[in-house]
Amino acid sequence: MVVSTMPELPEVETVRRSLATHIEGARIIAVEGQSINMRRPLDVAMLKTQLIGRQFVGFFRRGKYLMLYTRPNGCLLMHLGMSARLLLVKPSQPVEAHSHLKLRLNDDRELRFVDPRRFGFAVWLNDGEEDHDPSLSKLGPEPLGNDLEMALPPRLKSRRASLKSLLLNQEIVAGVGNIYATEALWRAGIKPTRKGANTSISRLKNLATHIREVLLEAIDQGGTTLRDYANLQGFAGYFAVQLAAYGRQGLGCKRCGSVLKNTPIGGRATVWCTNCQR
DNA sequence: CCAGTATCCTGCAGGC
DNA sequence: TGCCTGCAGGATACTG
Repeated sequence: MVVSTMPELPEVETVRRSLATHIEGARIIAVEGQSINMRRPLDVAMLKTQLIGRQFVGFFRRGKYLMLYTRPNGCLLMHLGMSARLLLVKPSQPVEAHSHLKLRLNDDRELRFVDPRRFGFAVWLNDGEEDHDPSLSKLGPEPLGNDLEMALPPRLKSRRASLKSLLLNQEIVAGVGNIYATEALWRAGIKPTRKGANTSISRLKNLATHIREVLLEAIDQGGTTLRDYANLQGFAGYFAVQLAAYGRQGLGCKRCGSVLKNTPIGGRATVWCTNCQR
């Protein structure tokens, strides 16, 4: 069984829920893998020492980070980077390429961390270390709460960078990636190159609303599935959020009909409508 | 401090 | 068919 697809906040949240459904209470009886360099080094010896014998008891998400809590107390902190998947399979199932970490569970299943590009990571945190972890400690506010309209505008208004690059900055708001930044700006009718400082507070509040809504819609739909990655895993059932901008360069704007343009910002594809995003 | 660029890595699609 | 280039949902070290 596949428990994950791909990683912006909605996809990570979908993984979190799937883990909670399928492995809560499971005990880790073996850990396999090879220590390699990932975004943070994968230390299999350390993970063996810490994880074997522990039981999964809770699953949290902060931005795009996943936290798998255990008893005795501790936490496996993971990030899926650009290309990581978590698979929950029978141990006898053939091992996929780039399966860097395998956690054997006490019920004839195995959780596999598969990441071809190695931009993700999995590290052990002792009880309480979350607060000081370099990946977690600088994250901006969570975007799903009803207070985002209060929290986000001042953090954007004080900056001279483009709103598109500001939204991708996890210190400003946690969990927004290239797809949903693109979609939220389209929904809000704001041009991605507009600078934070040059945007009115009321427009920034509106942007905050659209960020929350597009993320919640995507979570509701089980995370946007791109390309046919999930299909390859036999998961044809997912359906994507109706993307209005991302990936639609050259096609007509769903609001005004103008041809959508792609203007790379910071090397990232940025699709927008030159007519109705101002 | 801030903004913008380079970099890590593999896989895949498209052009020739 | 095969080779080459560019691009991909991210985060961060570095430069100016």
